[in-house]
Amino acid sequence: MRAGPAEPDRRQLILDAALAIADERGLGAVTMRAVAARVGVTAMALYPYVRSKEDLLDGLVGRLLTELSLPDPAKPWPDRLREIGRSARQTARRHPAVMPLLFARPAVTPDAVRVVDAIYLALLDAGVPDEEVARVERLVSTLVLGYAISESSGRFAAGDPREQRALLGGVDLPAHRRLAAKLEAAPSWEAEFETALDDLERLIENIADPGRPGATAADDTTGCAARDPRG
Amino acid sequence: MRAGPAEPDRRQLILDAALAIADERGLGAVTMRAVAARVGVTAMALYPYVRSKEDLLDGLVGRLLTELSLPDPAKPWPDRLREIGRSARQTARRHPAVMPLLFARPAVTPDAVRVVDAIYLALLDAGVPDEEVARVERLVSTLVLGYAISESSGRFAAGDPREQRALLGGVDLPAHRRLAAKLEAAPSWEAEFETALDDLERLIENIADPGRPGATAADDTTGCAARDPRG
DNA sequence: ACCTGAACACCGTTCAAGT
DNA sequence: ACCTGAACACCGTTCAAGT
Repeated sequence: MRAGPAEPDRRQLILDAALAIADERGLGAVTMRAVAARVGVTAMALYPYVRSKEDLLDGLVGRLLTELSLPDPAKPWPDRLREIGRSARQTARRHPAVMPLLFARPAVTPDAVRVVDAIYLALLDAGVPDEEVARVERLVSTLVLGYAISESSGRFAAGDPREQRALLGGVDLPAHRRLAAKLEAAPSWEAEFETALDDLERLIENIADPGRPGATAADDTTGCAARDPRG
Repeated sequence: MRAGPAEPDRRQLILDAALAIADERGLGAVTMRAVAARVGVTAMALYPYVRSKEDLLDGLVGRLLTELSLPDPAKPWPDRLREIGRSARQTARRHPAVMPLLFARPAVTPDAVRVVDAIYLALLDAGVPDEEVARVERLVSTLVLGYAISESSGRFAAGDPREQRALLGGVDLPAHRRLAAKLEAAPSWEAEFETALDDLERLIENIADPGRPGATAADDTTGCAARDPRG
């Protein structure tokens, strides 16, 4: 429906090829010529189905979004949010090269708003006030996507210890020094992701039902806001 | 020190030029030839100072990280965290094209660990247990960076309303329907960022001092306990 | 010691031509 | 209606040659 005469399936076929190349050899290898070759055709034969390379990449983002499985709305809201989060993480692990693109384009395509709506629903059921739902959705999706992308594209990766020591020769890092022992342990990203989901859930409960453990500065009637260290 | 004979300043000069081009015309315009032209030299004259284009982009990331101003460690930890967050957001607004690169490379360069250490320090002062500091730092940096990048590279941007309606013709979006009125308002990203920092602060307090359900006003009459490390 | 110019193997995209 | 082949204006990078 997006473009192309005759078969609209042809676009999907092209996107399949592009995704496979991205998974196997990285985003840099996704070339009009390479995709075309994989489909068994010349580069220019793609253009009826794909307006430009940018459009091809947008299509790839769409593919990732449709891969995201949405939870049954009958389930409790915390389960639904966790399912969406886990699904995003798995998608990131399957397609680490493409995932970062999700972070750069407006989340306004049908495939994207479908996910946003599912999160809105969960937040409404959690009791988040109507006027806060949109911002909390941005908080949730930013954290979940950010975590999934960071993990799968290597931001969390530790440097080679030897190289690391050489690199940081003269730098003074008091907290690193103090935490040295703890920083050696290689964490389980899966467990850490689950813990982040726990934190997120608690945060949402707090927004839905404020005036509980630790209130915001905004509704802090005691007048001892955190930023004001009474002398 | 990284490379290049004679003057090491020459590398900085090259990175200045590259950053200026990225700011003015986007990352796609950052070309060895374009950077060289701006420096007043041929493309191949860059190679003694910049191992490859990848190295050039790494250098750009380094520039962004050194632009991040680190807070005075004597200040209260919530202030320090907020300052780092705001500084990251401002950097993102100055250099939206380069910012996404921060999310794709391991945070192990000297420029990066310098920031990580500042966050570690703040978290330690907040009372986060030693074995949790690293994961909470990943939580904080992911959310702050994710927010800054999402805002500045347009992920949060709303679609053109007319086009939007056409695009979403047949899709059923129950939550969007219910929230229609609230979703029209264009939010202030600055205010939303500050609110996210509030949420983050509360989350950290909760991690530092957990297991106190309904203990708000009960055993903490000042409401300030978690925020006051001297307590 | 530093820079240039030509060259190589690529890009995305246009356009006329084929069937 | 769909695809091809040649061509254009670019890329990053290598290498011999200049001064």
